[in-house]
Amino acid sequence: MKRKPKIISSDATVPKKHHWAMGLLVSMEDPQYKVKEDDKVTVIKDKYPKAQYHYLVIPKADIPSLWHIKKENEDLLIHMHCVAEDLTRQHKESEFLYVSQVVTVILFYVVILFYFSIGYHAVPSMQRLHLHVISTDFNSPCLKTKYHWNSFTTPFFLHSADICNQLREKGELKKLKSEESAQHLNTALKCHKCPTTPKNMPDLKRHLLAHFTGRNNPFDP
DNA sequence: GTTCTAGAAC
DNA sequence: GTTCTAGAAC
Repeated sequence: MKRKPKIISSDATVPKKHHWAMGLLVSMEDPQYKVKEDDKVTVIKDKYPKAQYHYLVIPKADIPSLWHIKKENEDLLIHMHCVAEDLTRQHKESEFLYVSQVVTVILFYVVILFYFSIGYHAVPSMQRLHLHVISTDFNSPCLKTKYHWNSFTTPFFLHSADICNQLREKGELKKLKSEESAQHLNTALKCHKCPTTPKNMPDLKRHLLAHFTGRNNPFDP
């Protein structure tokens, strides 16, 4: 049987080497963005951080996205989660040196629960699996669109702990329907900390800044 | 993923 | 008139 001729370069579905979707692979090699690495993962700063702290934990293995993850990658996802938790610990532990170890551990989980989100986008734009580690101040000039906001604060954001549990319990990850993901991104704006529903992005950003500047102790909502 | 900008919304 | 959103980008 005769083969169909290969489409060579003009096929837009195959990202070229310097296509924007390949940006993470470039950043992984750039000392300006690289934070740390081990034998399995590289941690970089997000080039356009959507909060005060925004890192990406990226496997060195060529895994295109979360939807290519199989049961045998479970250890990798758990490792990525541990690396992510370590990053959040680094930010706060200096402030906790004065308290006992037990209290430090408790505060660490408070920090993770209230001040950092660790997870994956349901529909990633960039090539190569990447785990977002982002502080929930969302105080950044790069946070501009409703899409940005909803990608971190709706079920479009798949929490790493949930993903790890799902893989352990079911042996596979269930992909969100694309209409469902689109719906989450188009949801009306809502504050992640209180019932406020800002009317537009500038309104949301003013509201977030009020939370951010009014936050004088770690238990203030 | 971002940038740019037309035109909608105010 | 100005602010804001949303769609094209070869």
